[in-house]
Amino acid sequence: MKWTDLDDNWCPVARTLSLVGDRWTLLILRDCFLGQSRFDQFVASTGATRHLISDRLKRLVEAGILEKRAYSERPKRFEYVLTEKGQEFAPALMAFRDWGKKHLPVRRATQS
Amino acid sequence: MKWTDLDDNWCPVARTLSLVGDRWTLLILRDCFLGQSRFDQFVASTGATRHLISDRLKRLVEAGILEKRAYSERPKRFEYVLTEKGQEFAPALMAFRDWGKKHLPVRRATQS
DNA sequence: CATGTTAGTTCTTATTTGGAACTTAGAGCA
DNA sequence: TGCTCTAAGTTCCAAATAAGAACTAACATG
Repeated sequence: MKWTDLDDNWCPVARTLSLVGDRWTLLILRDCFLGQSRFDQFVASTGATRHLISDRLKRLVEAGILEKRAYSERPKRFEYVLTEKGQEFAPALMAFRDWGKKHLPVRRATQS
Repeated sequence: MKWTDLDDNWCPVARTLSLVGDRWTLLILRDCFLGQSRFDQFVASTGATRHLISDRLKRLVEAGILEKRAYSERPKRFEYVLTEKGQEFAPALMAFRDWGKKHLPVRRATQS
C-alpha cells in the first residue's frame, strides 16, 4: 500500500499523514514557521536533496498548505509561504517540539 | 542524508521526526491510543506490510515509546503497550487529528 | 491428523531516495 | 564581451527502502 492511499482513510490522523507524514515535509513546514521561504534555504536547512524538496513543495502547494509566489519577475524567483490552512498546522509542530525537548535531549555537539 | 541522522539535530522537531517521522510509525501509535496492542492488529489496521510493522515496533520499543510484554508464555505471545513516554505523545496525535478533521474531509465512501 | 492463530522472517521485485552534475535566466563586474 | 555567481529547479544513475506474498515456529482446537 502506498502512503498516499491513506488520503481517504476513515481516520483523520491517517488522512493528515497521507499529506505531511514524512520526514522532510514536516521539516519544511518547521522552516516555514521559522520564517524561511526559499528553495535553497529548505535544501540547506533540512539536509534533504533538491529532488525531494522540489517534490514536497509541489505536494504542499497542491494541498493548499503553502502558496508559491513570485517575489521577482526578472529573473523569475519564487517563495513559498504558509496559507491559513498551513498556519493552522502550528499546534502539531509545537507538540512535536515539546515532546522532543522533553524526551530527546541532544547528546553530541550540535551542528545544524 | 539518512533520516535517522536527524537524531542529534539542534531542533527538537527534527529529533522527534528522526524517531517517529514516517508514515507508519505514527499510525502504529494511533492504534496504540485506540487500544490496540498486537502485531496482526497493527498489520490489519495500518495496511503496512508485516516487515514494516516488525521494523517499526522494534524501533519504538528501543526508543522506550512502547514496551513489549509477553501476555502468554506457552505459546509465546506478545503485546505492545505505550510507556509513559509514549503516552505523552498524545497531544501530537490529537493535533494531527484536529487538523485532519478540519482540513481533510473524506471524499469517497469510507473503508478501513 | 488437518486446520487455525500469532508473531514474526525470508524472498524477489518495484519504488523511492541520495548525491552530484546540469539547466535556465538573468546579475555583477572588469 | 567574457567570466563567474545566484536561484530554482531538472536529470541521471546507483543505492536504499518498501511492497507483496509465501514461509516458519510453536502451540491450540476439533
